[in-house]
Amino acid sequence: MSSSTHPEAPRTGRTGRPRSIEADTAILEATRASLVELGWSKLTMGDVATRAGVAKTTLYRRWANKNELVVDAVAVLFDELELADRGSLVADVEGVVLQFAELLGQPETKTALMGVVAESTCDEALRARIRSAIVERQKRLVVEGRERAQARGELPYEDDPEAEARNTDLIFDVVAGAVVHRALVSAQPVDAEWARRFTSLLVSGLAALPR
Amino acid sequence: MSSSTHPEAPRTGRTGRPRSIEADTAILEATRASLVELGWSKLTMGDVATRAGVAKTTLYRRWANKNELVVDAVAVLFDELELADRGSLVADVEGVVLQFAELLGQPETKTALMGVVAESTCDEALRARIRSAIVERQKRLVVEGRERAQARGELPYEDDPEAEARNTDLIFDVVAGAVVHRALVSAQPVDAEWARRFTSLLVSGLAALPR
DNA sequence: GCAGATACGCTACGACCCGTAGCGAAAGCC
DNA sequence: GGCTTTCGCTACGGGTCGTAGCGTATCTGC
Repeated sequence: MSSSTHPEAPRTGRTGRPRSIEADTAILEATRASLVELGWSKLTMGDVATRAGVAKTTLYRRWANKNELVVDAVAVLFDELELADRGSLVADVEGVVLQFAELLGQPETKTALMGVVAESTCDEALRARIRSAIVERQKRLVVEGRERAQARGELPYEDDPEAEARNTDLIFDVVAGAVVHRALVSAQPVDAEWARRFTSLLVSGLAALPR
Repeated sequence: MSSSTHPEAPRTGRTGRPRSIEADTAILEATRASLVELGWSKLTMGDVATRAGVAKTTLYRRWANKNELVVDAVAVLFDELELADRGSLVADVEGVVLQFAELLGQPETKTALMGVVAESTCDEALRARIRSAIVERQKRLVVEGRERAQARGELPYEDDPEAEARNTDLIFDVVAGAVVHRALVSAQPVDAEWARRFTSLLVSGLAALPR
């Protein structure tokens, strides 16, 4: 799966003038900048076009509406998350929690994430797009972390692959949900202290989970 | 703290024609209905006014903008959450998780919640309003649940009141965050099975937490 | 080269929504 | 009955949306 595919893809038959790659990147960058300054509701297509140094019509040739544009502009930010091997499950989880918190500290990320999720509640296509572009993509972190913990003997191996998938989903929702809620709804800092206590709660629960 | 106070309160000096209570309730109801049908971004003040059978100017006499109106329209929905005593900590948590999930299943709730949170990332006043109207208000559920569990001997008493408050915040973020993330971001059902597994994870972690 | 195809920037447009102002009428207090 | 405030209604300037049309620029196939 390459980085992010546009909804309004140009014809596969390659003839005529190709689309400007610089315009693509300029638009996505301008979208993030506009999100930071104006927020979700005040972001306009015209403003993005001006910032990108591009005609408004060029935007509409690539994205059908604001939601799709913003999803693409933000999805790439999540790809920088990485699960560095810190030697133990606890350290790995703390590390990714703090990384995720830092990502959510960036104004464009939090504004865009909540905005598109809000819109997705009335838009099935957008929901699917979010899932494939962000959610499913970042579950790799949970899978990787568990595999390492299993190799270290910190977590037991799971025979049933279906149960394993359910556990992956559960852990992902708990980690991502808690961090997002702490940072955006409760509006409290996700600092090292909080990460330590959250991780302690989670890992204790994981260790005690499979009976 | 009474249910929800309007930002544009009428003069305390009571003279002249009083505001119509029916208009108030009709507007809030119309706002929820409009959220269901149109979603956050397509909700317009004019549409709400029409649905409520009220002039648009009447809306602006009570609420300064869309965000404040929607917060008030939705905050009351969260007050119906209750922590029935089901006899054990596990049962209590499962119960409130399922209750919360049902609340988030209503379209107006999820749309409005995510929408106002998105806007609040660029609006400190709105953030404060959400915290006082929704977040702080629902922490009562965590406090109540823990007190019951302590009385039953399922959880230890905590001497340090500050540590207790931090734990309340942590648990609240984990529970609310996980349910919201599961329901709205992952877009998967929060059913009895998921509630059972989540609760198991949480309660195991809580039991093992204080050393 | 040259013709065909496509993308580009630009302008203009109707439609819609915003938030406010001004009006006469209605509904309470003194 | 007079004062005050709210009500519904209409109208308005300002802004955004998404589209259409034009001439120009760029790339491919012949």
